[in-house]
Amino acid sequence: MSKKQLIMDKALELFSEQGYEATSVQQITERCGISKGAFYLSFKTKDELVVSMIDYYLQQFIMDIDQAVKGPYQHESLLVEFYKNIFELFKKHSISVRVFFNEKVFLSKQELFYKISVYEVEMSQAMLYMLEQLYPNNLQETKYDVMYCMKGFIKTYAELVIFSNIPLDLEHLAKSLAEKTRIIAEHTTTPFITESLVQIMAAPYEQEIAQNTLVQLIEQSIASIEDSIARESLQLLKEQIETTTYNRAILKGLLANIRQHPESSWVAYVLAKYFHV
Amino acid sequence: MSKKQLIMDKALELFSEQGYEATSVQQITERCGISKGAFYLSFKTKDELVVSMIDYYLQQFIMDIDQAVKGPYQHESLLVEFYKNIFELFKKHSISVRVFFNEKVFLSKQELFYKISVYEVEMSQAMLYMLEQLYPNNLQETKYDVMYCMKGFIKTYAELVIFSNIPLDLEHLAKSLAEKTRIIAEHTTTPFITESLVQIMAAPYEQEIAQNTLVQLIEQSIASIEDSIARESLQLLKEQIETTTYNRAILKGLLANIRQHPESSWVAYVLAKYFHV
DNA sequence: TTGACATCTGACCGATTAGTCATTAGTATA
DNA sequence: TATACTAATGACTAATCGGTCAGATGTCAA
Repeated sequence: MSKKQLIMDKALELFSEQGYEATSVQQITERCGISKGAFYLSFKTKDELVVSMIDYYLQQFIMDIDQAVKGPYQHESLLVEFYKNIFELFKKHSISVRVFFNEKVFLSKQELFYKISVYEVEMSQAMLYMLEQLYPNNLQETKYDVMYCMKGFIKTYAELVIFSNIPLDLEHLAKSLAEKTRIIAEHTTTPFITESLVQIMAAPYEQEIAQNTLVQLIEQSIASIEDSIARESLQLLKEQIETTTYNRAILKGLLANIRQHPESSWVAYVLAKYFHV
Repeated sequence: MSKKQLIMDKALELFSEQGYEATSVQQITERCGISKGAFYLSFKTKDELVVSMIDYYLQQFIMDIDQAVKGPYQHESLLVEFYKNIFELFKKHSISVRVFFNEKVFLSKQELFYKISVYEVEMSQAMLYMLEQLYPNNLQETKYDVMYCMKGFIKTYAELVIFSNIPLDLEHLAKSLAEKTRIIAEHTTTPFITESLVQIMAAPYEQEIAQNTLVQLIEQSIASIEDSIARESLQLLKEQIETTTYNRAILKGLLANIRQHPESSWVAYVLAKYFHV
């Protein structure tokens, strides 16, 4: 295991036990069995450690969720498969979820905030897509409410998976929640979350965050990457965000250039979503 | 407004903005317009401030919830009234909820952890009680699942109330969630949360926490209270926890002795629950 | 064995923290 | 006005923080 990896793992442990602010670099190095100096050979600052951790752990989690969400589900067992995958991933990533989704400091970090918003949008879209597949005609009025209920189910039951040590039958859990979702979808008559409410809530997201943060994300990536072709690709993609110039084929090529570098694979992932390619 | 009150209010503001660890005593005193020394006239340590804040803000919130939960609801509109009251309280106490329920540092504080567990048990019991009233016969198998769904609804929709600035029609929200609860209760056939699962999860709570923490809670109260009768009452109640000696009448009297003092009213509240008087 | 190089160490730095205390300001009484 | 007392101040301390760097240690080819 690389030194960076060791530090991140032990830091994750400590953050999970005490929180970020309460954990000193000293404590991290002690648990790793290395000196303070060695820490600063791997990471320039404590902040860089956090950003790397977000990139490493949360990116993994979100990409996993992304896969699970898109999975080629059988029509009738759509919801069961979805819930089962989601909870298995919550279990697999339980420590990082516990650390990153609970602490204020992390939520004020741009990188994390952006990733969480990506994750939220992703999940919401997947749920809406599934609901539209299952109930193509009669769910226009209530689909957002059903989606919120699904989020509620996941939140509450995920706590069991993440925080308790009791071994749980996730297959059974998934079936149970799929039934509940179906029941809600079929019987709800008085929805609360309307189309317009969703738009009001989503408004500040899409535009403001995406534009600003994407550019900053790219700039950071440019600063950290060595490969000159990847750097140039990032530069061109940055310009693309401000003024549309290239067609989809060129964009796709540029993204391919940067996707292979671990330092910019996340940027590629996000930009692919942004440009819809 | 007393100086203590001023400090607690401004500290709550700052904690809500930056988090606990990131907020220094200096910052608090600056926002209050007082000197650092003046702070330490009101609170011995920064930690004592936090404990006082938990006592003050969270106690208020939980006692409010307690009232709302017990409220004399009309039979048919039981759930609607319940949801409406809950969300109104979440809105009223939104800042303190945001501060205390989100940060790791607070959750590792005994006082807070105990209060949260009291709040959880309280809520669960109220929900189960309501469900048993509404469906006296046919909900034995699924009542815990329905309760978990209610928790999920509250968690998800409470986020809207607490974190968004959009004005919401809480009456409408309550009706919508009451309908969803009714639907789930009437149609669920495959529950996940069983009686035995609940018992396993509740096990470490009741005994371990209650015993230990209650004694510590009482000891703290004894140390902070002046009135000699109240002190003696607390001492007797402490002994009662370890070995049962007195009957309900005596216990009730002892609790009455300490209930009137603001420093020990919370202890009285908790002990009354513990002794079932 | 030597020398060149990368890796690692821990004493050290300035900044900031929670907490203290001699001093001062304000106020009520005589 | 003089006295006594409380309330408030802010310079101060010791400890800890994130971060640095001169020098020790380990490694490997010549």
